[in-house]
Amino acid sequence: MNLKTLANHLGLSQTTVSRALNGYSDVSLATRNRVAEAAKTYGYRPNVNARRLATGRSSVIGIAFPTDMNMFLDPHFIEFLTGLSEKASELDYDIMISSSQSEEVDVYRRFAEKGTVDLVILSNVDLSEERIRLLQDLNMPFIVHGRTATCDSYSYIDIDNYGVFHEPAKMLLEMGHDKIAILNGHPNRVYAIDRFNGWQDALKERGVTPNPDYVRAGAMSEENGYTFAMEILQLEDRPTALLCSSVVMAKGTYRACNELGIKIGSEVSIVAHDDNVPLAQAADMDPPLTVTRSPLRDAGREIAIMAMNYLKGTDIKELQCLWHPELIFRKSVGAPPRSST
Amino acid sequence: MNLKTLANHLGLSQTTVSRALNGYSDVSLATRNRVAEAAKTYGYRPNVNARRLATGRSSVIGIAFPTDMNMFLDPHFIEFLTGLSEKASELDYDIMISSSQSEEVDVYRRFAEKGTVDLVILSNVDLSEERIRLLQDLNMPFIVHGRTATCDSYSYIDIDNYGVFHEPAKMLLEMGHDKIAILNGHPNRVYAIDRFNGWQDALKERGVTPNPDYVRAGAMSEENGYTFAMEILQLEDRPTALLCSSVVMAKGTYRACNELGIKIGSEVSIVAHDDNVPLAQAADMDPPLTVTRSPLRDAGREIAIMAMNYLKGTDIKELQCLWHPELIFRKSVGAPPRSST
DNA sequence: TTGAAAGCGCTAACAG
DNA sequence: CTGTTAGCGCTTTCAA
Repeated sequence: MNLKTLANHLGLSQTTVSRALNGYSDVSLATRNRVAEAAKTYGYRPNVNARRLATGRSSVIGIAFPTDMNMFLDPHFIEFLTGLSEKASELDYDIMISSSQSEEVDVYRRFAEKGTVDLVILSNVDLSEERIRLLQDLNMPFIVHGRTATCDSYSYIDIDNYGVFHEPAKMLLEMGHDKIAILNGHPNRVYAIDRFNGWQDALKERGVTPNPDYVRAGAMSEENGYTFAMEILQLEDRPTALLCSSVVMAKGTYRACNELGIKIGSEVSIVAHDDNVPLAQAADMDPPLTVTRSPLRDAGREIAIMAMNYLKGTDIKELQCLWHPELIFRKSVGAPPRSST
Repeated sequence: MNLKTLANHLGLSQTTVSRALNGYSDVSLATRNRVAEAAKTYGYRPNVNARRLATGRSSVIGIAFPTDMNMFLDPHFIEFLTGLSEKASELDYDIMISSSQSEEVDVYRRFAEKGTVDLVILSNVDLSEERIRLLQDLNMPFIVHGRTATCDSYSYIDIDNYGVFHEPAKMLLEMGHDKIAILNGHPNRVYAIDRFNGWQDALKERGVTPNPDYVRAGAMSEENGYTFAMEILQLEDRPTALLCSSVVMAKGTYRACNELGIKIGSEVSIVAHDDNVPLAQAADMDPPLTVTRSPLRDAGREIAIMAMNYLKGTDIKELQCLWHPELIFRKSVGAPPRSST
């Protein structure tokens, strides 16, 4: 069943039927209903490719599937992708993934040349602006998950990563902690740099000198959480509080604490950023983990909406979101142990 | 630059240029070369949507992105998807992912109705034939990663999962082990059932009665590997050998062994199936892990090729692959400890 | 070996 | 409010 035969059945022109179906205003309510009903009974589905050809739009969002070894296992990326994919379906957009064995920029170049996608999503931004510049040069619409220095010039969604470590650090300092360590994400990622600065500034604001021994960074895996915590908690002068970049990492630190017989919440306080990945539920941990919370899946969903608006012509300035995670206080945080004061 | 203007530049008809570019035989070598060169210098790219409309084919492969909580973190699925995506790019196919918050069958129904994909890939098959029947009813081409009882009727790629546990079990039995436990994958997945049968038969063939206490099944995570191993290795009558469904799981069993002070390779022998996921390298473990090996990424790549052939009209009977993993012997396996004979 | 012409199924000016 | 008329850019008979 195509437009033409549907129109014939109704005794209307293709145009009218098309407009009725696409919700244009200049169609009488009567015919609009008649058309809608007929479309349903005949099970009419517009041919996507014909529409794409006619409009020049594909309603497809592209995303590069990272081939970088460390990324593969990263539940955070998958969580984001899930939200994006869910919401995109609801909005009748499709998601196309692509990976190349070589450079990620090749993927964008291919997207642009082929013209199969209307817009691409950029994830995992680092300090280099290479991919962003390329997309701007190619004139390919894009939205960034994260930010770089030139974020004024494009649409993005990000969380206040500075605050992600600054807020809990401030809180811990006020509680009397002054030996605060951080287990950060990959050091060349912008979010990790922001978090580092948040931590550093919080200390400096209270006149505490940041201790470089208290800084670790790497992929946010359980394993790294464990390894980093084992190192840091066995330092001569061990910290009384730990800031983790993810709950997955925090699970590793819990394991380290248990192995070392260090009581969480009294002997050491732990705070993590919570992306709300399903298999790492902060509230179910023992003791329940204090977090700054901002679900990655929500970010994925939001970016799908932003993509739609971008393609509808909304101004870039209106498509720059900065979310502020909420601080959720739980039992993994307590006053610093006496011995350390 | 489109076909028309390119043809004008060359002083040829669109038809000839199109045929030259698509490698039809009835074009003189001279013009063929001339066209190829012009296309390159002008940077001509055929419009995908126009082609799709004209041919009725999209060259897009669809795959349902699992929303099931346990799947999210599963590095095995991602590894497979990576191979698929890589090879698809090379073959000039695109990969579309879709997820629904409700049922996975909805995704397939949407794919079929919309007509955006030529073929879908089915992963993680369980005993139910529901998805398969739906796709057959919808007349939507598909290839299965795995097999079900009715696998004669469709195209698939699978490994000999029966052998994955049967072979190493036989080997261990021949070495004198008779207390062999299995840490299996999710119990309703077909591959897990096949592996279970392989283990069971190997024992029975040697006159050993399978011990139900020696069977554990669940998601193939490090955590489960650890938990299951902790349980099984603290049994009154503990096994002398462990068969794991994945290297990720085996990492958990290694951790359990270390914690319990059990020497791997002498006090307990461990074998796992190796999908070759990047962050779980069996050869780098201590001691190096004995495995049955069959890279998931290769399966993904192969399925992309199969999809192409399917769409080119190759008969289903020619598109049924069964791979036999190789057994790689390493230090994690040794003779059973004396005390147990 | 090449070209003319007719679609593929939809959208969108433009008229009425 | 509805219809007429061109396309969108490619493939593919059919004729020459």
